[in-house]
Amino acid sequence: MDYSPRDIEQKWKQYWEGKDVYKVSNHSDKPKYYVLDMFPYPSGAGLHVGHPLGYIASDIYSRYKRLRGFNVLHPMGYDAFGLPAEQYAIETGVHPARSTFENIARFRKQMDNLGFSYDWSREVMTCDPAYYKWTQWIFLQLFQHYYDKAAGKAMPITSLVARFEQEGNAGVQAANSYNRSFSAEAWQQMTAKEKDDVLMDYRLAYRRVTYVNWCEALGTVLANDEVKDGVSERGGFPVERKPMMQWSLRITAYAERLLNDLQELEWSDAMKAMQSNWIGRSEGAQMFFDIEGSNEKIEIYTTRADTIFGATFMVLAPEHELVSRMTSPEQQAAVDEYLAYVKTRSERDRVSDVKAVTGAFIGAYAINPFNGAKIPVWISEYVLKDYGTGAIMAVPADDERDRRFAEKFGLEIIEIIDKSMHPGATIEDKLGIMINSGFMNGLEVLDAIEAMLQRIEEMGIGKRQVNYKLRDAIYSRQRYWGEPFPIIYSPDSVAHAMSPDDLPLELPELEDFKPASGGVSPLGRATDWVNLPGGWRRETDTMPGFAGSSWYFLRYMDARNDEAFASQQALNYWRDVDLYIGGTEHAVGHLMYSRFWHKFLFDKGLVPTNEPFRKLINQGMIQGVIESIYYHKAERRFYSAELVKSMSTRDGFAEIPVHIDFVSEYGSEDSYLSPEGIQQFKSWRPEYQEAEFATADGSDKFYTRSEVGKMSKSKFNVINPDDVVAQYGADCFRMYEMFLGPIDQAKPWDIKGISGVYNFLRRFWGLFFDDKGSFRISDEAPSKDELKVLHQAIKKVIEDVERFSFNTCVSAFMVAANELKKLNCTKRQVLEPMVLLIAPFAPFMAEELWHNLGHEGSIHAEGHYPEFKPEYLKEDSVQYPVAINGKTRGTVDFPTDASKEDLEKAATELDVVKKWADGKSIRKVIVVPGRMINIVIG
RNA sequence: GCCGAAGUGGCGGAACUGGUAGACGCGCUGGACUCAAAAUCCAGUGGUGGCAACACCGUGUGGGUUCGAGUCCCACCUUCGGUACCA
Repeated sequence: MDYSPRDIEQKWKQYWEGKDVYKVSNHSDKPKYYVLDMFPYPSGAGLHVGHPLGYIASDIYSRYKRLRGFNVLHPMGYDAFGLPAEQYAIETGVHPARSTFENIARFRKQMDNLGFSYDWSREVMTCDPAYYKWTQWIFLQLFQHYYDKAAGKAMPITSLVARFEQEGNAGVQAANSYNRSFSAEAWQQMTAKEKDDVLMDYRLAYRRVTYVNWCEALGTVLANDEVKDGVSERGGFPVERKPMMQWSLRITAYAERLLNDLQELEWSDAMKAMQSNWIGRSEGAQMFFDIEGSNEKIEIYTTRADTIFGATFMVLAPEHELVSRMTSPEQQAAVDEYLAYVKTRSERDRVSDVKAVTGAFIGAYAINPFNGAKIPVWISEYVLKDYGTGAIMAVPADDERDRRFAEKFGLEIIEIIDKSMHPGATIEDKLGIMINSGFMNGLEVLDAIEAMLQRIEEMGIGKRQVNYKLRDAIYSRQRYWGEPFPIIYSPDSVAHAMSPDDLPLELPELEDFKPASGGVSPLGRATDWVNLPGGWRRETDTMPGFAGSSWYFLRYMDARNDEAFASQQALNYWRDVDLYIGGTEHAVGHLMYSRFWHKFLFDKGLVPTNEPFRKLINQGMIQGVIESIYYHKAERRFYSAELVKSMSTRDGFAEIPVHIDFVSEYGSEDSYLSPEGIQQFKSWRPEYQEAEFATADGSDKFYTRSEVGKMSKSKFNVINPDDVVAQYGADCFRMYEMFLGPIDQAKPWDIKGISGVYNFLRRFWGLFFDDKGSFRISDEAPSKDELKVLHQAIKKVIEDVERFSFNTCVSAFMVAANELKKLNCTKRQVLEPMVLLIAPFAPFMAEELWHNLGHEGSIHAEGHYPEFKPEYLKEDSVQYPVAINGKTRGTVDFPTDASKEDLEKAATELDVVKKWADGKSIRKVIVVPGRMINIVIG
């Protein structure tokens, strides 16, 4: 019988579904293992060949663990709220729910094609009210808690109120954004609104003013990547930074724990480094500078208190609240002009553009508390409002950016550290001797920092402080397609939590998804929904994408529970995710938020572990090749790529993307449009019907430009796995994606090599059939050679699966199949273990062969993974490479048990050695038993 | 700019702890089968020189450590991911 994946895969897909082979119970005597894939966003383009890379790896690992006796939870669902569906709705009027469900249906069908072992009875989607009921519920918990630093965990806001009533806020150590102190009496005299304002600054979910990218023309807030060079990517309208009252989550309260607990996780060092740098813990000093002729003080944070004698100016963030109050009348015009400029700059422009130095003097002076010097106060875009205190003391002698600023604006530079003993040292190295620094003169930098910190605290002008780069996460979106906040406002604008019994608060129906006027979310249009009796009204913002994805892994444990986000029984059985596979693009977003939510729930005693993802494996992206052609607008003519290459300028040319289906030799350097390809392009883009196509010497080949990049609908380069599966089968597709290379490495998609994997599968299949195509298997005892091939394969595959090196597993299977073919092996004792060994990789073929071998149930439910027996690999001799001066010159066999001394002696006698040693002396013999021999000659 | 990663034949990649660089596969070349082609099978395949044995060169670039470096250290170049409202 020929290998026919189409028939086999159809048959077993139905069988698995009919028998619930992959359904997992929350009650089992087996050890648990939880394998999680990252939550996909069901985009309109469907699944492309890049998505399944991680899914295939996790599926192989899940099946492997199951065959090794674990109860494996391996679920899948959808991060179904998001911008693209809403944008599509605005453009077409199709309700986001409808397009989302259609996309999900397509994703599901595509995934089913690939033979994944998901327990679909646990499927979740974040836009389902039954799911977001619990997202809202967790949000309310965050709203009703504050972080108590003394207790080291989240506590109910009610206990905070009790303390305020007793003692005011002076003794309360809590993460907060409130900077005044009050007594118990003062608290009691506050109005409800005033009390609420205070509490808001303590809550873990709270409201504050933050800056957003506001596009007046589109009437909406834009994401950073929707903004290019100060204008909206769509339409090219001006975008400005605009302050807006928004919900935030106080993730900074957990900064220390998020940092420290990284240690216990089995994540790559790179991933831990990214998170740790993102949290950005630093130790330094909070200090206050007096302002000349004013009662105001400027609060700064510095890690280099020792450099204060070199502080020759101050820089405030342009948004700093003191700017409007301190600007002198003479400087007002210059400041206003500068503020107008900063408004047009994105945050990323502001910090990454280090070459252009901009700023404005506000006409005020601060006083250096140590030498009484008058130092001018400036504003500049390189100081951010949300980092530190939004103000710095500038030390141009020792900071690159401050120095450039001083040079540009002619400000004083005072050298304060003598680094002559340390050539090449930077400020980061904290090396050198203090000079021009009063009482610190002569001290080493590290000692000076300590001396200064003590002095600051003695003088009462500041204190030691730990600071984090991590910022609180903005949690409001002015969008329709997200979770509504379960918050209602009383007529005096106090935010109240809805009763948990009234959850879920469902999204209202809307016809038009465009934003309402004045930066109000589209929900503002649903007046019946927003306005409540007695002048109360609902929050109209919705939650961001990371809301639903910050806890979904918990829902899978008990996905249909209506009483809780998951039962305690389920949570205590599954505990945490043992293996999480996903891309590094989530390093500081999703993976940080999830850890934060999980820790909060842990504080509440609602989950049994303090970290959600024990082990993390990063998956690289499969990239596409973006094909485009050069169009000269004025000439209305396309130019072949090699013509453009030889031109001195590309001015006047636009790059028009081409659908990859039209391109010949797609992805190669010589990709081109044939005359037919040009015809296809013209009928696809009729606006270019009349355009000419210029090629060199009238050649038939119109060359295109190829560049590696993301696979995306908008680049017309999406490759659909369905087509590949239809041609080669899912088993082949799975093994080919694994065979492409290491799981964590990015690589461009290329179909060329797939025939090699297909041939391998046919060869493997062929081991079980005779010349006439009938199934044949022998119960004879296998030979020593056959057993050796088998156990070499078992050893390699188990070792490599355990270290997530799936590409080398596929090679190992190929090697084994080639060898067994050569040996003409037909023995059950060899081939049956081979079927089990390959079952996680090629589940369909393994199932078919398993049944041919006479078994009744599914191999994936009843099989046991083969065990490696080292005795089959024992060798009598080892082949040693013999190197002369480190270069391999020959090989020689020695008995396995030869001692180091024997080897050293024998080595010098070898012919190769004699040949190379001719006329020279042997200086040294290096022998690593079992490894190699090196002879040093000189 | 900052943080993180990667760079090995014509191509995807292997080499796990510093120990025979190029496993496995694609492609290519030659051969078998065939009237012919496809498919399949066999052999070869890093570069240069040589009939050959063999020699020299070779893991992004430049330096270093070592008996020995793709692997460790320093500097640099290129590409990719993230950079707080894409998910």
